[in-house]
Amino acid sequence: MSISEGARPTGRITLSDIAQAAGVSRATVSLVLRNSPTIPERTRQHVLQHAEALGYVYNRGAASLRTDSTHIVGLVVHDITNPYFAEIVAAIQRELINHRLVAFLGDTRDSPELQRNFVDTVREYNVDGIIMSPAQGTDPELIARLQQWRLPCVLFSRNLAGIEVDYVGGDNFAGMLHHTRYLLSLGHRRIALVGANKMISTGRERLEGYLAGLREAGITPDPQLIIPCPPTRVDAHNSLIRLLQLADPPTAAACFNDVTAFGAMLAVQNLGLKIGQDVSITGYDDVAEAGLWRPALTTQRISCEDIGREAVRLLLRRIADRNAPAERVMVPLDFKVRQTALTPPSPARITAIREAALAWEQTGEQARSEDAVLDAAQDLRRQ
Amino acid sequence: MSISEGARPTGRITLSDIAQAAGVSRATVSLVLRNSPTIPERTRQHVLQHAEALGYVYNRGAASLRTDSTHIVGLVVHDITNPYFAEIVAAIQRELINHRLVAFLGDTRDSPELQRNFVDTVREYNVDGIIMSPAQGTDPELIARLQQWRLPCVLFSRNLAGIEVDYVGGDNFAGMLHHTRYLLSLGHRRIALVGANKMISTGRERLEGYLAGLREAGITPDPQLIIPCPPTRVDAHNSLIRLLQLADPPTAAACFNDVTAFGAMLAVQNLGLKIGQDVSITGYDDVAEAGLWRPALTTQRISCEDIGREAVRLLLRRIADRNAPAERVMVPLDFKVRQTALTPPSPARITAIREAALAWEQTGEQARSEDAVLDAAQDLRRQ
DNA sequence: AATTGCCACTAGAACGATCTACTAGATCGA
DNA sequence: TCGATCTAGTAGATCGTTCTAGTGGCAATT
Repeated sequence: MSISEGARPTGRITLSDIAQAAGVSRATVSLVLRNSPTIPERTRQHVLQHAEALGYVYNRGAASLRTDSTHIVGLVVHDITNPYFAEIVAAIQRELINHRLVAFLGDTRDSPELQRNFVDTVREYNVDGIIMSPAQGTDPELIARLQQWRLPCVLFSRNLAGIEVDYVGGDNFAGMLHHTRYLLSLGHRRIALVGANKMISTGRERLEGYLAGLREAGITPDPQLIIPCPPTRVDAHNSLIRLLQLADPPTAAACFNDVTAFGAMLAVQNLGLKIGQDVSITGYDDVAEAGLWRPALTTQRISCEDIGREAVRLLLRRIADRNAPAERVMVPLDFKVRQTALTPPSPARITAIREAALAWEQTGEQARSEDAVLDAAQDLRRQ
Repeated sequence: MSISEGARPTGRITLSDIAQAAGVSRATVSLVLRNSPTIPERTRQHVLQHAEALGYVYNRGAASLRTDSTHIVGLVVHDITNPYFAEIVAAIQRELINHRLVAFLGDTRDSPELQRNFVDTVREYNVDGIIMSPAQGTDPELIARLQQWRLPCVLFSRNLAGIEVDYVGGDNFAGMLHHTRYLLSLGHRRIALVGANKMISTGRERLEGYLAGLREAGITPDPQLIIPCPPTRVDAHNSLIRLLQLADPPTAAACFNDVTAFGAMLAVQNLGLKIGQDVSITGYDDVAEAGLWRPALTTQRISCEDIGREAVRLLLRRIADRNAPAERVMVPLDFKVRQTALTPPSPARITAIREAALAWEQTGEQARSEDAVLDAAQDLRRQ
């Protein structure tokens, strides 16, 4: 009997308390709680009863100090306010919980610096692994460091060049190639790409798909039609209007993603034109809004559930075997044909469309609408 | 010198390693790393140098075993795919990081059962506190249990009746009262409430605000105009059409939130009517889309930054003093007057509007549009 | 009767920090 | 010169688990 009998400072019930109450050793209690088959049913029930009665709560922190496995993973996202990525985060978290894992959430707002800080932080918590969509401009060296630390890491959606790493995403090349072919098959010849972004893999791959599509139709890509704007509604809105002002304007715009497509659709609407009839538009991602806008957006769906499931599978595989070769998983695409991509307008109509776009700069309309766009810009600064 | 010299099993660098390298004790290293003022600068630098050279990584798990504070908080959200709540989660996470805290994310999909499981899980990780928007139908007893466990907890956005608990949210009553007064001031007399939901505090409070607004104008609320539909686009869409078919249809719809308002706007558009001129609509939350739809949605903005900042402040306060009285913080609202709420249409026009709504059931339009709505329903099943 | 194997369980050392209670030595005032 | 005070640092217990290397006892086998 020790000196300060019963005067626990923290009040926490521990294995020792259960052991004492049940009249067995601490080790036995530990084995019971971990469902060890070496413990006979009678003892098991007896110990569990006492654990329950005392209101015992398992202390994973203490356990992982010993086992060196925390069952925590860092979930790093470049922008959780992007509806597509919010869906993926939800899917990943669901899948993690199914595997009795829990996630530290880090929204990096596309800042490599915040991302690095977050990674360093979760490392101090000794996470079992990291699942991330890398911030724009991420140095592959960050991943190299993770690998050097032997910290399992899986990328999703956005890939990173120059490094062997587990990855899950859609086939961006094939997806955009498909869109381009579709627009070409409808009769379009002047097809713009809105939201080309060489800073991220999705941007590069979709651009390549677009270029390949044009080339196989014998069309030389026109640099004027390839717009490297940030993937925000406002930028896409303004970019499309500028495109329609060109001497030889596009009749279709393949947009980097749905958000960009929404911006383009708003532009067409703001010019008093008809989406689809006057200007064809395609998106990418098939976020929830896409099917609801009128007209509904023709886009490329990638299942968030698939991404979540595969990301977790890859991580668990990597945790089990750190020396396995890197795996790159392509989840299947699903082309959603809706109403924003139709056959191109007549030459006469194209002239009228261009005039509407040019008028945008001059009419009083401008002030009011720019106001609206600025208002929007404020709302969207962080998208 | 012990028997198995240098053969560390885990490979992890610990305080002992640094101590040995720097020729000081483990305790000194610990004090250095925690910036204790008792350590002179010379020693400090010397120790830090060795820590750096060895590539030391602080082990928070081990530390919190001793200190009983993990710097982890559980962040429980009823639906992270709702853009408004995604924004709030992002804001909370930012604010937590500012305070050197890290968050376990749990998306409960409005299921009290998943919520309970998640809470039980994070408890095993000995989190310092919980920040949550409770799932629909949450038993206040869950919070009572948290309090009994002395686990700090802050609710946001959604309140819980019958329990004293820290809370931060907008003044839902005042906000909806304001909307109702505004619609009344424009001349509306038949105002519907789309998305009344008695299962959540926001639903009840906004309903009360609506009723109060009508009553102070001497109008008896018409139960036919109060639609208790789930806050999804599809449900709101269908509800509004049914409302417009009434013998004495509403001229305005105050919607539970922006998502609901978008559904209502789509309905008006699908009927070939003009949003604002034919049917006035207001939303609630001011999500990013709200300013971008055409016409832009008149709504009530609640700053996500404010909610995030206050939620974290309340939690830290509660951690510091578990016996402090519960605090309820109301963040200020910001009424965004845009273009979806205008003066009511003429009686003749109202008849035409009603006819358009009635025609919805009969025309071939129905098939195509119901198809679209079903498609939407699929997209949105989990919203 | 001795050996073997198995069952049910256990003592005590880890894991990597922190914290309490100390000490050795320098400095200072009387 | 002596005790008091201060500075700089330390030994060792501790947090709540898991894990290694056992133990004692019983039944079956040789």
